[in-house]
Amino acid sequence: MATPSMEDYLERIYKLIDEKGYARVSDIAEGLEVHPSSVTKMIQKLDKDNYLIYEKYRGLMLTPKGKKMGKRLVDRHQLLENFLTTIGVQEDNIYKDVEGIEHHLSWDSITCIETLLEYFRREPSRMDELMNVRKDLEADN
Amino acid sequence: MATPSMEDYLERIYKLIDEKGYARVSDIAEGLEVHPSSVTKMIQKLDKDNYLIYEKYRGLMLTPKGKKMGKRLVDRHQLLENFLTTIGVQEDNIYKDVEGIEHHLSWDSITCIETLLEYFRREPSRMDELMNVRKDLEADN
DNA sequence: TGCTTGGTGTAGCCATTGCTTTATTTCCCC
DNA sequence: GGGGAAATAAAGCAATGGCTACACCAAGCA
Ligand SMILES: [Mn+2]
Ligand SMILES: [Mn+2]
Ligand SMILES: [Mn+2]
Ligand SMILES: [Mn+2]
Repeated sequence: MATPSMEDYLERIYKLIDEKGYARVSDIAEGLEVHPSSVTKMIQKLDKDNYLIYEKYRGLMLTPKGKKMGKRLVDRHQLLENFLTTIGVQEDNIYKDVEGIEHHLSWDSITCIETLLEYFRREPSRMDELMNVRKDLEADN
Repeated sequence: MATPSMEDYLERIYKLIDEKGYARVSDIAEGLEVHPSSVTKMIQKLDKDNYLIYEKYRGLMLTPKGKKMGKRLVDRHQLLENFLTTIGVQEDNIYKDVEGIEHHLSWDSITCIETLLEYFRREPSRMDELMNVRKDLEADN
């Protein structure tokens, strides 16, 4: 089982490869705001756990296992950002909150949140009603 | 700022005092499923940070700061359990998920989730509609 | 062809938070 | 009041995941 930190790295690596075709240590470090030496250490662990194949100074390649997990993680992150946006969380809180909670939700919960989003997508007026509730509660206090 | 672990302890301590009038090391340990020695260590840290006053072998008392924080943490936990229940997460996943995510949500997000719950509470038929969406999606796959 | 240099890797340190082991204190029952 | 079980405390160890300092590699320029 992957730790939260391992998930963050895998997610970032998958995204880099998806967007630029490769993932360098320095890009990973920048994205995660850690030092390059921390990246090297984690890459070695991900190699040991067969998420990727690592050749020092040569770069890395995701294994099938790593690709599959990476995609899942990226999708999960995106879903949670959409969720917080939908219920009205301020833009500047969203990324940090998602970075934290994404590692702690069962796939059952993820599915239920997906359903909830679909619920609002199908009938956008429902979001207006949600905003009305919000205004009511704000008026109360 | 309190770490996730510190929050878990404070939450448990507040709840024990609320329910039984006092919080013993062994009760805290049982609730959090950690060893009593871990509890002692954490209590000493919480004392150092002025969340409580600790006298060894004599017990502990929450400071005003500790009480205020404790109540907030307990309420937050309850809110998140209600949220997951409402959107249809299985009972046996809820506690673990909440234990994980509760430490990683801004108060902005908490407020928005509160609003969402109020939205469903005001018009319970909305939950039925949510369940219909769920059935649709399940039928799809 | 070498030398420079930016990127990468290694080693060793630290903080956090749990554990086990061992010592001490308290409290209840005789 | 004393003995012993339960509770509590302290000390030392381990895993994780950061950091700094320093060493190493290799692509590209002189
Ligand atoms: Mn994350
Ligand atoms: Mn993420
Ligand atoms: Mn928790
Ligand atoms: Mn909790």
